[in-house]
Amino acid sequence: MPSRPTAIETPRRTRRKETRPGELIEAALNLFIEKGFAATKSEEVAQRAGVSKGTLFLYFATKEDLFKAVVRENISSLFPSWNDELANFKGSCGEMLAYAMNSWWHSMGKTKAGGIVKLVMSEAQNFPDIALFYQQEVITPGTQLLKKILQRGVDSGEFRSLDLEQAVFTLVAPMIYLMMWNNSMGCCVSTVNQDMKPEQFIQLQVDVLLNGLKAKQ
Amino acid sequence: MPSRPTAIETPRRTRRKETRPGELIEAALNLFIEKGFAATKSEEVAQRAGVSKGTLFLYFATKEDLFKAVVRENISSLFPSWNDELANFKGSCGEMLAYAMNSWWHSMGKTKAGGIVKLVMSEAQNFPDIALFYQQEVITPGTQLLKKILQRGVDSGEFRSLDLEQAVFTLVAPMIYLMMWNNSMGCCVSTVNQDMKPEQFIQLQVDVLLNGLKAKQ
Amino acid sequence: MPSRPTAIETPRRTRRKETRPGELIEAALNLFIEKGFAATKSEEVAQRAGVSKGTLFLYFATKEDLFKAVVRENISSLFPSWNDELANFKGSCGEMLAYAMNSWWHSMGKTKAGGIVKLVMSEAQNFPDIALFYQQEVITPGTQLLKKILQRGVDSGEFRSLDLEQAVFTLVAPMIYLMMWNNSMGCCVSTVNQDMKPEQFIQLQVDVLLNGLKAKQ
Amino acid sequence: MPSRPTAIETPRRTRRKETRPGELIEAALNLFIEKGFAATKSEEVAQRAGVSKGTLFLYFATKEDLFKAVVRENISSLFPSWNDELANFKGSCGEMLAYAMNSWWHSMGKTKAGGIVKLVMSEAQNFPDIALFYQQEVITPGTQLLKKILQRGVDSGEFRSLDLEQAVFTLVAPMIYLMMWNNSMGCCVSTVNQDMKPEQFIQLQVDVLLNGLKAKQ
DNA sequence: TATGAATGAGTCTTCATTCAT
DNA sequence: TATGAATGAAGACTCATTCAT
Repeated sequence: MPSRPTAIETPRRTRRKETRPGELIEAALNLFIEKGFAATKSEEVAQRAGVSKGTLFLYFATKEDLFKAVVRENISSLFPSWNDELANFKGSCGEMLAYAMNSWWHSMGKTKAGGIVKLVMSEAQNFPDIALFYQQEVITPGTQLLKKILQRGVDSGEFRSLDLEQAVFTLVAPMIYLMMWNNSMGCCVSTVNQDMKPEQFIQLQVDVLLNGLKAKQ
Repeated sequence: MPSRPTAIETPRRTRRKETRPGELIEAALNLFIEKGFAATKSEEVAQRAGVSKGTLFLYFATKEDLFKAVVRENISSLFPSWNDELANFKGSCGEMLAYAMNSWWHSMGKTKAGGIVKLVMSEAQNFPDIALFYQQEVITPGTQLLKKILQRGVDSGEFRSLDLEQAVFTLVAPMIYLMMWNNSMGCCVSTVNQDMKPEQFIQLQVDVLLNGLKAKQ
Repeated sequence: MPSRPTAIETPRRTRRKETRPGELIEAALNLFIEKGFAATKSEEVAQRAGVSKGTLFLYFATKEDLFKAVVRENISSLFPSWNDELANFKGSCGEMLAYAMNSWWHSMGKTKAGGIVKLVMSEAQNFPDIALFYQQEVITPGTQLLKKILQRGVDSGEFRSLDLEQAVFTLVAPMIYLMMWNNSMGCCVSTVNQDMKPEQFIQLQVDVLLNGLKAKQ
Repeated sequence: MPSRPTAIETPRRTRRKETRPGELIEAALNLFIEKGFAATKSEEVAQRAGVSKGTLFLYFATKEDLFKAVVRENISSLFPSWNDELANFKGSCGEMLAYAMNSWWHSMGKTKAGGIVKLVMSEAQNFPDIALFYQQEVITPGTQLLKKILQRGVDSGEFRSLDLEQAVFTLVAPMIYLMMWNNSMGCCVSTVNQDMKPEQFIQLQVDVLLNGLKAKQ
């Protein structure tokens, strides 16, 4: 009976197994975003999750599986309740667009979710099913949402007639670019000194999208 | 009499000091684009260049050096004629913008150079000096170029007054996005079936940038 | 039913964290002595320790680190009891010298430790920190020890007056030489047939050191 | 007829093939002494000899062969005309011994030859035929020489009766040690600060060998 | 002969994964 | 379940040696 502990025991190992995968995914998410898939060692992930290397593989058979879980888990959350907001929005379509883009930036663009998107785009070729999944979970519904906004604007005469399919890209591009930038070049802040001020950029972006660059005659 | 060789044999061990680096960079370029930096093994690169493992390291001390060479070789060449074209361009600034964007797409967006840009953005965090290099060689001069166009437009009254710094991003974003898309999700054509028609997209993009989405009253 | 195993199987993958480093050092010691540092491959070391290649690097980050560990482990232990023995020695200084030299031969000269000394002298140029370490751990304390003996002899009038610093070399030289010989030329016994009988040599050596070669008048 | 050289041509490639091996051996000698056999790259050798890598292998089929040549070439020179000097020496045997040891130090101990001896002792195990060769060319004749001196001393009554075979080692040991030291630990002068003054050491050594440590009663 | 580009077997080292405890 | 010691396939890089010129 070696070294009997005194009084109150610190409850190590108290976490339930149900929470483990989540903790591992959380840890992996952060590391993958920080360093990319290849450069992240599975041991690091375990460590950051406060778990041993072996435990990681108890929950995820492969590092790739872990990656997929990370992405899947976090992609689903990329669309909160936007559809509702859209349905109930009072105001012009221009306002709605402005609102959507700002909202997007605050609720995901500048959060970790942005890192996921970057991750997905970076690794898509090596993980076709992730690509497919992302397509289904994010791109398609996102596109639908934006199409609706645009369609409404066109129907009401606020917007001019458009090829919706293409126009959606026009809305998406600056958002994705903003987020890619922040998660790649933007990280090297010390060295790469580029004044990218997201909020201002979005402001201008909305303005240009709606009104164009040309001066009104 | 074992395995009698047929007709003309391709000679092993050809000496081609001058052309080797180019061939190796070409091979690396393709593989890096296909599979990413980490997933590409240096032996593969050598093989694809029709050379032995050792030869690769005769020309590039490190896989990382090879990567840098690939980036340098394929990126630095991107801003040669553009400055000239800009200086001599006859036409409105809107036309110039349209021309620039189309030109960009044809001369690099849809070429392998596009793949490099994707590569750089994907790996920037792990290669700070690549990021810096890219910043200096590509981003800064590119930004200058676009600023000039915009400034000219503003000066002539064709464009409205703008925060140039930010507006440049507005021009760049769709281009980068287009190229990122084509080199990540777009590759998984079989699975991800999204109708991205670059030329049309650019067309619309230019139109929207200039005129905005709003219907003219 | 392929190759039915006999009786008791030695279990692969035994967990012996405590004993591993020692076993690895032991294996490395022998191989380094046998073949030198450069000619010993790390996999061999692992093999001889009954362990896989990876395990070696679990305990020693570098082959060089392993080398250092080997030296440290086998050298630091060389000056434990000697200081005590010296302090408590009853007898003349001449006897003490004779005792010290014989003792040295038995406790390290002819053991594997002798091989290490040879190793250190052979590789010193390529491993400056090993040289420094050896200097601090072995040479300096050893020199101190011998100086004390000599000083005592000089003080008591048993020995004549001497430049101690230099005289120490005189005591050390034959010991080191003996050991170098045994671990280089001496190994090639089959070919190099030289009658080096260490015990006799030391005997004579002590005699000459004390009494000189000259006949007493 | 490209770029015709003017007037007097600088005679590159003038060295005759007869001198090549010597130059290569010279270069190799220095490098082997500096860095050891394993750590010396064959290209370095070629370079230092002012020759291309290929040329080296034109003269020596193997790096090992080169090593052997280096040692053989330089070992033969380890015994100049000492036998003559001995035969004609006027003076006591003690004086002769003193002379021999000082002479040894000046003519080879402190020269590159010392490096060769160190080299041989370090690599003997990996090159048995070198060991054999060294035994035949250096050790045996050297031993004979010293035996003669001692024998003469014993015969004349100047020295006491001795087991010559063993006594020779007594003479050799400090010499070899001195030279090993200078070519291993001694190199790390900056870090290993040990005051080894060869000339003084030899002086004392001779004195002790002849007269012993003991005070004369 | 001389060159130096090319080769590829060989080495160190890493790290995802396994498994005895 | 959890651990972390052990594994070994894999990969970057080296360098003695070859050979086309």
